Amino acid sequence: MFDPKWVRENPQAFDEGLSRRKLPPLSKQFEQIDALRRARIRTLEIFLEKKNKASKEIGQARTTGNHSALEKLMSEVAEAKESIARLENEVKESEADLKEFLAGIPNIPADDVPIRDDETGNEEYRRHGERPSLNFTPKQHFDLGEALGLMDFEAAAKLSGARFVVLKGALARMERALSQLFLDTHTDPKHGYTEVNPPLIVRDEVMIGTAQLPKFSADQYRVETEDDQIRQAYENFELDRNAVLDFAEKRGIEAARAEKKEVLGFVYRPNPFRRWMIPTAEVPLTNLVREDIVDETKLPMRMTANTPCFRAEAGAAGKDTRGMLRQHQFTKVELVSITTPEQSKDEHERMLTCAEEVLKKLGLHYRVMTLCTGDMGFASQKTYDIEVWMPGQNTYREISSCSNCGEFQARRMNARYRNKQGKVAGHVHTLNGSGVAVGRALIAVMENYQEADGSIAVPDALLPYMGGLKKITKVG
RNA sequence: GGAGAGGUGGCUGAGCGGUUGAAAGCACCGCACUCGAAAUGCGGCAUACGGGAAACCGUAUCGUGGGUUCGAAUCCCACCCUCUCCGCCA
Repeated sequence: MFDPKWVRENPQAFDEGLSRRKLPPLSKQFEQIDALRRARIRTLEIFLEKKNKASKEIGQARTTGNHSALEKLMSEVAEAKESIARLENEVKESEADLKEFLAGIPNIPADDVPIRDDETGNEEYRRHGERPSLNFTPKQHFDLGEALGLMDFEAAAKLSGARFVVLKGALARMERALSQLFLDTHTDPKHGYTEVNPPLIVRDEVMIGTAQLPKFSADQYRVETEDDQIRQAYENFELDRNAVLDFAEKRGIEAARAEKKEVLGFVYRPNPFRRWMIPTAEVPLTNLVREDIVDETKLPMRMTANTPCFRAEAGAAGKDTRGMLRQHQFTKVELVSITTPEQSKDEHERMLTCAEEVLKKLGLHYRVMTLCTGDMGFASQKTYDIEVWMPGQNTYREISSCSNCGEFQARRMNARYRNKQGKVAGHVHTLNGSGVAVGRALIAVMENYQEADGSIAVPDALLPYMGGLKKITKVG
């Protein structure tokens, strides 16, 4: 979310930043919305001042018993109040317009982000290790897993539909082992992240804070109790009927009918009852500082969590349908840092090396990509992806994504910090990164450590967590 | 789910329908005293928005949203949240 003041004062920088995202210039539109808003505020405040003054004088006239003045003042207030009611609505409308406008605009890329159209424009930043040389044709993880009898997509479909998986036995254990290894690595003083076990179900505002909402509601799972639904239906009925009537009055019944869909709330609208399943632990971890003023001495704050993540994967129809690469539910160890504006750049590099560390421990070959402007996420100003080598697929696959969001999310959350002088010094910077995706790490291990007979060797780093098991072989 | 209590500034905590943006204390900052420090004394110290080159002025904010009133932190209603007890529950 942008600072309106900044946009007002730097329209050209704003447009230039948007153009790097392949977006049209929006400063003109901003200027319009903002100017109207400010004009409305000004007129409203003139009337408010009038009312306040008169009210105060009424108090004085009462005590002095000046009845003629009293009556004049009363009528003055009554007059002002008429305008105030109308102007208040206008200001509210303008403020909502501005907020909606700004909430839909993505973060501006950092200066050193390559300006390209799509993922083919990403640039390699560095790489580690080499592709393993196998003297047989490597299989994909789902072939391996199904042959081992430890990965069951049919059972998962029976339970939950497509894009779910059931892991069993040594593979289930290996997933847990990976989580443990990652958490142990990041909570070690060397990395210094504090382990957190956050809620997996969160409110609207929290999803807005990290920018999953309002724009990406279709990618999220929402949860409601029956009670919630009843209350919501009731509220919607009241709200929407009024909204439709209001709309019809202003622009005619025909227009109201045509735009009924929007008016009736099929578009996103904040709702106090509804909750969302987290698509990543970034959401609860980052929002831990929402509406807070953090002491600078506590920064950087580093947090890690191992959680299931839930994604509707809307718009990914037909993409990566085989195997457990793209699931509605997966496990991920997440890293989140809260920093001062000065610290965030270094912290971003540091976070990346923390994520890389676990892949090094697993002996996996990977490359780090700097995402170009066309491939970056909505809230990010700079993102590194780590892509791990998958022999079975004969390609690199994203296993981690580390983003510096600057103050973009902090503004939405109103997360600020207090400097050493005790003054509120501004918004914090927020960073998040996978450290790393556990489900994908599992399939990377499977494909990289597979043997000719379809068994899978356990990487050294996982041995302590596997209860003595050195190799995963077919059951039964 | 039932019964009750409560949500006030960075924190603690007062608050009568009318100079209350809000007492007091703590914390913090400045000054004085001191060789220095502590202690003490004096002064300062909320945020956002709007206007202004600035000094400064205006407006809003006492959980949120409505309402009553000329005027609401104070009265009324709804909701959210926290706490205590009971019930249910992994």
